[in-house]
Amino acid sequence: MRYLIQRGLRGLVEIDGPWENGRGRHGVNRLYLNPELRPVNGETGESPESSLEPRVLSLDIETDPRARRLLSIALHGCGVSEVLLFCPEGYSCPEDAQGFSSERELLRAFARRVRELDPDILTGWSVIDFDLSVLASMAERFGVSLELGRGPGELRLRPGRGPRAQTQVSLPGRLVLDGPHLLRGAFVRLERYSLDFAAREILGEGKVQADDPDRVEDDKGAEILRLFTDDRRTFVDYNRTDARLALEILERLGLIRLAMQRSRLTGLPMDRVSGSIAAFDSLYLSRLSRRGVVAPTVRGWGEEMEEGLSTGGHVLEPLPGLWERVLTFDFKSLYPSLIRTFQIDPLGYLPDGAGAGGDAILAPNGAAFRRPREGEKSILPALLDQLFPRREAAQKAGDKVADQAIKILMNSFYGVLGTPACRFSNPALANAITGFGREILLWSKAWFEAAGHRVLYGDTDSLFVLSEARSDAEALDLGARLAAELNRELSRHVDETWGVASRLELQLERLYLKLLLPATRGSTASGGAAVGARKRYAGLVSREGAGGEPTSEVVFVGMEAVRRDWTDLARRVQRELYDRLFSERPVEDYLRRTTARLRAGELDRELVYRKALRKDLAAYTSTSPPHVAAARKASGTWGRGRLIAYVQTQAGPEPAAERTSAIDHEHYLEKQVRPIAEPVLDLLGLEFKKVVGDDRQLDLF
DNA sequence: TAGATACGGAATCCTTA
DNA sequence: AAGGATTCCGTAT
Repeated sequence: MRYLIQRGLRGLVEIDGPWENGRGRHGVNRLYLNPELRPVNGETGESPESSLEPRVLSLDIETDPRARRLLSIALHGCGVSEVLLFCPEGYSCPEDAQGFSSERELLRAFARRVRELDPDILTGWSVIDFDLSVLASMAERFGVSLELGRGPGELRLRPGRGPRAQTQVSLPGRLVLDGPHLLRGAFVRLERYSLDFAAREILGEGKVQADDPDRVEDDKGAEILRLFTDDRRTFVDYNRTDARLALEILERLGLIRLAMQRSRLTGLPMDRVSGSIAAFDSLYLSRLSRRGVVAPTVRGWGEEMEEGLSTGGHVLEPLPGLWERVLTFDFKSLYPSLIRTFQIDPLGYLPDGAGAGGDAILAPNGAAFRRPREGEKSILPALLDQLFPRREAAQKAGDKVADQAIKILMNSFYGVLGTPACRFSNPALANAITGFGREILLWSKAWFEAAGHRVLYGDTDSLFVLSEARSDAEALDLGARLAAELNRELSRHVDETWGVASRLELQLERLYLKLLLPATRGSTASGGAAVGARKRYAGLVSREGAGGEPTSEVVFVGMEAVRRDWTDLARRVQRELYDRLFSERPVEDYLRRTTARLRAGELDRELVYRKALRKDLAAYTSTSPPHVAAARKASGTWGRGRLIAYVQTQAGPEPAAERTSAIDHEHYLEKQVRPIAEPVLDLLGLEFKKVVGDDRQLDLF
């Protein structure tokens, strides 16, 4: 890595020098000895041609439930879609599969087939932690050498170290990219990362029946074994489909191209592009060495403990209530813009403060930064000066992949400066960024207010402004004018106060036809003035309908409807209630009916809680929250990160798939329906008890 | 083979009476 | 028994 960094080699290289014919041994055609290597193009790996298409092969294996017996291997990609099937004596082999009479033979054929198809990238769903891990241990057990690479050497797996603990795989001449890992690395957020769920969400295709996904997922192992013996045609289809779905998900989202783009941007190998610290190192160190400066080593987690206490984004106190025609504005890439504007940089940081240079740029937290001179900008701002225009060019050219790659990279800079795991981290720098952010947000809020507009809410880089316009068009027009005016005024303010050119840009984000800023749950009950809840709101926005005609849609942010730890019931009811609230349709009958159906057991399928265990089950020593109690009653092992699906019964929380007691319907009415309904009923001047017809029951006590 | 802090809300734990 | 404190999870930015 240091060799590449020092020479600015990122992702693609030009090779020059004498070569010999490698004779195709291990797939090698040319053998260079000590060639000259050059960056392909531009400082940041820019390259006009983007036609490189890697050969990608998706693989999926089927085993018995304990992963001791190998049943089949599906390969999809590189122009094929085939299934290698274990066909012991007495078992038939469907004509669209290739049968092998022993698992050993099947393994050998698999290795041969991978070498023949010669992919650049191997992929699959949990392909490292499951498929390749299982195959490696089987190969050892059967005494088969698993040579899948382009060079000599077997597949090697090492347990990952550190908190991520992802298994590390190395395969000479090929990359292994795991599907879910690519999804998370690209910040694609799903409620669950199972193949079936992801395929349904992303491709609209999947095997799972919508009504009982957990049961199907839990029983998958037994079902596979049944199909292997009883219905081998379906079995082969399943296996082939899974390999295909994994690849199609990545293709649909362009995740392989994204990893390639990020690799070319940062110089990291494609299987490491999600490492923010490594990316920062790669880009920063090469520029540092060009200035003849030696980088510090990493200090590690321990030594910074007391020093810390960093502050983050500033959140404004919301004005709770139901509002009409609210404009939202946000600063485009706020933190990168601040770094660029105020020259925030590890090398440009002046530890002795302004006294040292005299005309340093002074941040709100007291940190001072070197003022740029002719031809001598600080490293990080100069890097962003390249990235911003490149991103705009990508947007103009419709290159979404490059756009996203640059965005992810730019957004990672603030984070790495705030973690002691990065050698360049410094709380003074992180606090300079957030301090400037707070300053700019509050200045902008004051500007809107001075212009006669009410600011209802704001978070870090956004402001919610009441338009008081009489039509939507008028509101949007006002928003555009306000944004332009603020940007002009802000530039002047930044120049006058700090003597630098503003790179900040406020943009009109959207118009909420209606916006609900809810109160915190505690504040309405106590009778005093309601306190607005931060990071939670719901709004009605206008959307282009299918036929081009405008329709409206309710958007939820931070509320129960977008949280996976609330039941489907609560989330569905919240969507329905706000739909009715915003379109001024009544809610009482709907709530009454829902309550009756809940009590009658008609909604039992929607009562499953899903929550992750963020620690190993045994590590919960101080408390036993419901999801932990449920996991303790479940069979199987419960490691860190696994989701538990449970329901509340008369006997407490129980795993949804292994429930033994009756469902506690009153629990769901009180804990899922009521807290969802109450904020809406409050606005309408209604009471939950009366609406659902329960007020008489209280008289009994 | 380690980006960050701010926040809400539910449930349980713990202190105090 | 009451209620504040703590733990936990998932989210916003």
